Amino acid sequence: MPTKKSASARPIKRTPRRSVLSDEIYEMIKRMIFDHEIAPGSRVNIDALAVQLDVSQTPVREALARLESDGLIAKEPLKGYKATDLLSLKEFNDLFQFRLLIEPWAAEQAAKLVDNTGKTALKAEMQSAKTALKISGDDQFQALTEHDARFHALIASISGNQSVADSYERTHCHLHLFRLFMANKLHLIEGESRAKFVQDLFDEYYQVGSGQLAIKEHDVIAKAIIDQNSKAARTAMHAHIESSLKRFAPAAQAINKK
Amino acid sequence: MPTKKSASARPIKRTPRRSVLSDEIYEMIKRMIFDHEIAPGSRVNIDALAVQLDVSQTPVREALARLESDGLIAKEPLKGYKATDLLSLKEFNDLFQFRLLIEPWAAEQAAKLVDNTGKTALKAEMQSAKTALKISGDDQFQALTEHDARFHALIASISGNQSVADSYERTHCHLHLFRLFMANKLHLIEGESRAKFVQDLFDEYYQVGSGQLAIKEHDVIAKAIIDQNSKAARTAMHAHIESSLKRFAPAAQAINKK
DNA sequence: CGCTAAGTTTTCCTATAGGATTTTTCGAGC
DNA sequence: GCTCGAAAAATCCTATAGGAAAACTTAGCG
Repeated sequence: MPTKKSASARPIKRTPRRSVLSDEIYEMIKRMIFDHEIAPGSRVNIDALAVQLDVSQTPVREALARLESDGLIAKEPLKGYKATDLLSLKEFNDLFQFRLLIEPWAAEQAAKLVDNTGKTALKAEMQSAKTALKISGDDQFQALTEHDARFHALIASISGNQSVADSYERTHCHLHLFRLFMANKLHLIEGESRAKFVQDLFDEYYQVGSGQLAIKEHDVIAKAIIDQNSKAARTAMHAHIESSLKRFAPAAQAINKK
Repeated sequence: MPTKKSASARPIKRTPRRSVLSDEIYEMIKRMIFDHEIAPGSRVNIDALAVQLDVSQTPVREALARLESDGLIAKEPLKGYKATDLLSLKEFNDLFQFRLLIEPWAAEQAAKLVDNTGKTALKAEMQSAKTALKISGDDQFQALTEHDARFHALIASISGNQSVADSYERTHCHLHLFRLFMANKLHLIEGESRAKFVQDLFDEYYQVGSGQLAIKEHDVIAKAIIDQNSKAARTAMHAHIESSLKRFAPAAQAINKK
């Protein structure tokens, strides 16, 4: 029988549940990692999390189990869960090397196999990127990051190879990049210098100021796929990933030397 | 109020728990999928599974959540879990194509980076393969399959790239192959013809009778890595995966046309 | 014969208690 | 003052029962 105490201690939110609760919790916790509400390396208390999210332990445990499979959280038996650390410079290099193995191939295949639906989707995605460039501030940060994630996932999907698409999805590389940026953002102290530093990193990565380099590279890839020029698509994707790694290197070094 | 029924229905085993229960349950359920105790496509009832394994629902739920991340089980919201179907011919081709993208590279890197520890491990693994060839019957089946899995994982690990090693591990390709063989085994009717058919498939794959082809290919790869001949390692791995796909094709077709 | 509606079953989620293990604290001895 | 060991506290892990919501089944009516 439920005690009065617990009922009153919990904020009475009781939402008209949209879908499966454990999935929502999974997304919520992922977002908390994303936003550094759960800091890299910090312990994750199941009880506290359950209370904070206003659910019982069961969905929290399920979510954590999945996040562990994703490599975003590590479980130490009988000690609890903890958020994984930020990727080290080596791990970032490994990750991008991995992407170099599969994404150029995926772009090539996409160019060979793309149909009208795929072409439409690609065009729409590039349109959303151009819209994102018009926004400013944190919203743009968010919008561009999400476009980036969708763009690469879309190409993996058009490639027609489910194994490739899945394995790309599971790298969570955009989550890692985002966490890195957020870390740089949060670990610096208040004031304008902080904001400026992050803005610089962000610009460095997306080159918003100097010609929207990343988006232009996306454009080249998208055009090659739409033209069904598979060789060009492969080359462009390869160049994009290498250029991408080079752009974010300063951010990775900044956090690694901390 | 607890019913007498559930208490008496459960065998009182209460083992002196070795490690974390949910991990054990995860492995157990994986094994049940492996062995077709949970047939491909069939529904998985959490309650029933908990009773059968003599644990409560909590660890079962965690295990299922992880298995879903692994792609071995699918969750249909508000309907329950079900084991995923066997891989179709296309999915197998996709999977092997994916392996072709990463494993030859991994072998090449392994040859470049291997140290004495790695060389020793490789030699030991090849020794275990030779031992396995001397066994006979179902045990050999088991032993060779496990050697195969360990061998490829070992090379991915020696490559030094964690992203690559992880993504290979998550393909669970040996589990898929094993399930395929088991399916062929179980879906045929009783008697000698069944056993013979499976044995043929098995021989076809590992070529035990005609010169242990798969193991010989492993040998070539292992030697190239130990010699630090990266080009040869890459080539040998590529050839091995293609040859592997070709060998198992009859089995995949047998089950797909069923 | 088709459609609506109530009842049944299934599944998800909650709540809480207690056993097991690790960490922390505190005191004794060197 | 420092190290080592035992008791205490915190935390994790497991067990179990039952309530709520959705899906499925079946029966009745048009």
